[in-house]
Amino acid sequence: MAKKQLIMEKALELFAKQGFEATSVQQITDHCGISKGAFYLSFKSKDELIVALIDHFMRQFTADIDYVVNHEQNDADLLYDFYYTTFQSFNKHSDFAKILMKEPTQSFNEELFTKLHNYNKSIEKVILSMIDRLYGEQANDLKYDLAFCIKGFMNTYSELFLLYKLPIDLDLLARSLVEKTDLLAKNMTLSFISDELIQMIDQPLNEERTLDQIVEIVEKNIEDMEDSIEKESLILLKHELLEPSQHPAIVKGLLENIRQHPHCKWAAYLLRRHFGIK
Amino acid sequence: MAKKQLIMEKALELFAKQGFEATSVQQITDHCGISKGAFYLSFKSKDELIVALIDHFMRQFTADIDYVVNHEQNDADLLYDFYYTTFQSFNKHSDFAKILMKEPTQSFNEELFTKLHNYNKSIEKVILSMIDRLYGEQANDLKYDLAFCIKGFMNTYSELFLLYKLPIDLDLLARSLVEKTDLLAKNMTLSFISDELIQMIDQPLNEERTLDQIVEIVEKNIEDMEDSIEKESLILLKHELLEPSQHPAIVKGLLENIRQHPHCKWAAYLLRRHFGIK
DNA sequence: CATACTAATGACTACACGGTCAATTGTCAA
DNA sequence: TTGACAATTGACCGTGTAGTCATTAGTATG
Repeated sequence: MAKKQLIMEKALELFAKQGFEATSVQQITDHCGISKGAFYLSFKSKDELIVALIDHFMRQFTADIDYVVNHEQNDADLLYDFYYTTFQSFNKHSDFAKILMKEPTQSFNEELFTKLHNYNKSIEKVILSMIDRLYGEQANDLKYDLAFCIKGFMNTYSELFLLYKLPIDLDLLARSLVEKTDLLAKNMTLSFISDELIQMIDQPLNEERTLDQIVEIVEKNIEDMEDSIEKESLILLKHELLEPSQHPAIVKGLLENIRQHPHCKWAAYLLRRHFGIK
Repeated sequence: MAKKQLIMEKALELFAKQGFEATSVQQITDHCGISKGAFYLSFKSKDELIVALIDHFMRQFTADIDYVVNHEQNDADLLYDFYYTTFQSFNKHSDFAKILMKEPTQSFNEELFTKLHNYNKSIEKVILSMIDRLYGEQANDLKYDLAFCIKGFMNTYSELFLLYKLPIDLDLLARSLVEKTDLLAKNMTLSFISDELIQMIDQPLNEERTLDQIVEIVEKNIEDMEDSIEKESLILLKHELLEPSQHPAIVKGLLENIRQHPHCKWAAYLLRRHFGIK
């Protein structure tokens, strides 16, 4: 298992520097100090590696901003926290963010394209729920436009420190984007993106998580973990999934236990949604 | 010469569908109904083909929007015409636009990266001149932010019809973006992107700084500063420039000391690059 | 120490790519 | 019809790739 981590870390560095296609398995294994055969003990193919990387980081990122949006009590700070967390995350995982920016979104296989599309949708969902909470009906017709603008800000401003390694004042960046977003939300009148348009985009790619899928993911997580409070919490949560019996407060506590564990963020996110707990 | 046109057209289709790396010369020539040898009569290499494509379309696009911005007499229509022309062009040359969106900006060679950067700069220049004409001093500090927002709108909204082939009401799109842009221009107060930041982006691509130049800049910085930890750090870093002797960890620490100092950002940036420290 | 088992290796295969060039075909003036 | 020249071909080359597997090294057990 540790081998898998090592490969993912080292491969990430190379992918960010040279791109996915341009990096050979040989280079990766050299960089890890292992043999080529060992690589194929951890991953069935090079494609499986890139999928694992994308899952790992996108889950973490989605879970992070979802948590922020659901746990910030003060409406006045919500947007700021969202932007701050987002860019902090981009900054921390800049190697991965670079890959996402640079790689030809669709020249991978179809499966990966849908996967990325779905993560994109999850993020959009978080953004939309934030918009709804802050501006409610006031911006109902305009919510998709607003979400698109927010995504546009995220994309364009992140280039600044991903392509060029510039020193960034995260606080100022977040504040300036809050202002922009707030201005648009409160004064826009013309909506371009309608419900219909969104439906046309989503149509072919609907996919809901079933209980079984969540259980499966949680179980996989449990296997990979060392004995700890977090592992115990996950096991208890798994039982709760199959046979709900505990008080919501207990469930919430268990979720809080695993929230910060890097490998549990995605599971925590799915569980939070499943149990309907903020 | 007609052969060259044919190859460019057919190759464009394949690149848009599969990406540049994933398309072989054999596939291109098959698609053209010519032999592989014939390809190399028109282009010295596959790289030369992609360069030709990028030049062809970027020149056209840059020239198009430049013309619109310079020839629209009526200020009231300027923004609208800009957006309308832009998206019309994206739509007309959607195959090429797709390539631009999808291709790993830097996994080509360095030459191509600079080339794209320069086209990007040309477009930014057009946008900035438009902002200047419409909002003049009113938005002077905010012009770069405004330009970034406009580029963000262009990127994000164009995805709608590049990735998903949706029918687009160009007129509504342009009008809605004009409203957004105008709102931001007239009400923003917080600027994130300063002249200094823009300089940092442009500098390293023009030419690599020599050691002497860096020393000179650092020395100027030291002179201008009052006695402080930051000044001491800078002095130590200057010695390190001339006679490398310290451990990387120490260098990194010194850089961290001056990172937040407003007048040191540029020097810190150059030093980070010089010492190869993230 | 011997045995059984797992983890790790790297030479190897099969293949696809960009690019070359001797050989072939097409063209047209004499 | 001939011959000189230009245009075009596609088999071929060197290189580098993803992925395999017989072999070896390492480790735990009786």
